[in-house]
Amino acid sequence: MAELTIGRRHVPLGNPGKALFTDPTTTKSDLAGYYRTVATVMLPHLRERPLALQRFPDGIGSAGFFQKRRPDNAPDWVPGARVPREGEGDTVEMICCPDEATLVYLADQAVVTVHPWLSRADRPRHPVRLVVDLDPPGDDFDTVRFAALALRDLLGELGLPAYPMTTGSRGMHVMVPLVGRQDVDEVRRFARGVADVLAARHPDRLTTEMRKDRRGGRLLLDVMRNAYALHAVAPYAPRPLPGAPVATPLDWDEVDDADLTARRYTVRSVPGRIDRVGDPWGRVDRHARILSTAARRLRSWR
DNA sequence: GTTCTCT
DNA sequence: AGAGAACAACGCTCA
DNA sequence: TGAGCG
Repeated sequence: MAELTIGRRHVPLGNPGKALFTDPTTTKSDLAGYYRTVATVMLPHLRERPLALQRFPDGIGSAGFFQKRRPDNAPDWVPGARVPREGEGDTVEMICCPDEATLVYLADQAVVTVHPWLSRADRPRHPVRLVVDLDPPGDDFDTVRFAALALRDLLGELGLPAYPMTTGSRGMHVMVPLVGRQDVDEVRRFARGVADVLAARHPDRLTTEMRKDRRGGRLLLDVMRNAYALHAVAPYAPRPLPGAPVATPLDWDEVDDADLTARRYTVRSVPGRIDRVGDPWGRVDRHARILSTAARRLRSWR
């Protein structure tokens, strides 16, 4: 049992040499080291937001699982946040991750991917992120880049900034930072409207049809995660795939590069990338928007 | 990864 | 004491 | 109500 000292916390790390990923082998200790290295750029995207944790205690070759509730056996310094369940009455306590020590605790729990809510725990019905997931059929990343650029342009017509990220699996996310004025139902309605307009502009390549057997080889513009208590993969989160690919925030000029892929950046390469270019999403919250003007403009088009 | 049950 | 099993999510849409 | 989906 290894133990890492982070500030005044002593965080245990069991089975530090256990391989969690293949190609190349990446151990629990490697994962903890990765989290420590990226903490500075990753934590601002997690702070205050309830987390769904995707855990793989036996490595990514075995079935993992989602964990949403804060377990009673978590160290008392790992913060929880009590949020209402959708529907009525009861609440659930979820984990929040405000600091590096908690990030290493998550590594010890074999958390490969963290999925933050799109809202903060103190205002759970008012998202501070709008996310469109670009989910291609197969591995057609040219269509992903096309959709991302087309979506950026459409959001620009609506007066909204947009930020791109590889997901580390097959597609990309395009994110709009929000101040939290609109509630979750308004945000979802707006996101659906934007996706419908974009799909209508490019009906041969894009669709909003959720069912796989009706997509007809088109890329899915998925806005379903803009709902209460749903979440999106965090910036800089590794994904449970060979090579330990990472969801990586980008600058828009990188989306023009025909060599870009969803799995371009990994646990091995992201620290060097951050040294070179910093965090392309480092200032997103300063550009948070209210949706009212954009929503009015969108309605006027339809 | 942790907890519980069965030998 | 050790092996093995159980357990660890959820909201929305369409049929 | 449940299967499908992410």
